[in-house]
Amino acid sequence: MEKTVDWEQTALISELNQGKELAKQLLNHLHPSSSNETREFLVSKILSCYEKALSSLNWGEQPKPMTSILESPRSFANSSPRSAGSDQDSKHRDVYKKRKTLPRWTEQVKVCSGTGLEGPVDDGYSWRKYGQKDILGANFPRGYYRCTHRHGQGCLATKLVQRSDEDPNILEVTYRGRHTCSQSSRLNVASAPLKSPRLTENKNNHHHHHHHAQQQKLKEKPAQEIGCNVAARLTVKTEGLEAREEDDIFPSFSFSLTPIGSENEDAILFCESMLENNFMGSLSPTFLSPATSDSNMFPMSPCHMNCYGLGHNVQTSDSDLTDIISAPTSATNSPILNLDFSLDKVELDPNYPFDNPDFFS
DNA sequence: TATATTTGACCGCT
DNA sequence: AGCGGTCAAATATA
Repeated sequence: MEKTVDWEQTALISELNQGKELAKQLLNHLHPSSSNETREFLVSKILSCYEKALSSLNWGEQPKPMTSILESPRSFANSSPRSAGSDQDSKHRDVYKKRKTLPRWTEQVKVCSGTGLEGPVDDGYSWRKYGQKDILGANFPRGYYRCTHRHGQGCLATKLVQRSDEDPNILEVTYRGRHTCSQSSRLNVASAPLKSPRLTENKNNHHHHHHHAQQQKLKEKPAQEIGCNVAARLTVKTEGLEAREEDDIFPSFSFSLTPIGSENEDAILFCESMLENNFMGSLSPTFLSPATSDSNMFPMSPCHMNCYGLGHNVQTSDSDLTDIISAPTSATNSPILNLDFSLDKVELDPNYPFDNPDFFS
């Protein structure tokens, strides 16, 4: 456990430094000749860095969930099949219990419609699909993804992607667990050339059963081939918080995202202002997300940012998350007030282009 | 050949 | 018992 804490501290410093460097880079891109995509990408990365840093700080203060969860998922601690001994069975049980406590939140990602949509894009992390299931009452199957570095780094982050019944253009992506592989993978994303789109969720459309005929139409082109540039809206709200009463301190709020393109100056100003005013303090931890939310903030590529109209609906739920929000000791958290502030700011002024998003995929 | 996806089976939880 | 989530062998892809 202590090791985990040390790691967190190192990660915190690393993230803060990275954020600082990125902010500098952003400054260099503020002149008109620089591309919007570049700026947006930088903004996204900066947000992600700070978000990560904040998460580290919070988790470190509260030695709870994540640290204990980080170990031994059933498949890599023991290579033998699950049918093994009772010792293992109990371990599996523990794993299930722990997983239950993993931070979890859902985003509703609206993909471009029009010519056929495509799936969500990469969120900066590499995911590997490990299952697909038809869910009772849902018209579309749910895809299960886990971090590619599950074995190599023991990263337990997973996500499930489900196409909305009402609007096939919306994908509900539920993240669970925090990326512990972040350092390397995220740095790669930041420094290396953007990878080509992976569209993993897209494949989610492959049907499992024939009655999912409509799904066929849903898979296809990479979004970047579609020149859509739509308004996006992000809604963050809490989900049924089963565990605790404190949960209701979670307010609901939403971000209205405007089309990328014309208001870049505003975007830059917004960004600068955020940086100057310690934007981490003004963004809701809920939004920034407690643990793994890096994924939310990471742009896959400028192109995607332009192409995806993100109808975002982030739903956080989970007691761990609540811990963070309600932590009285955290200097960075005065979540409620700050949250309201950001809320107003964003909601009342639709011109606040919080475009970034990479809200990925 | 290595890596990723598909898909039926399995498991724990409710 | 049934459901959601996961595993892992088979298969596909790079």
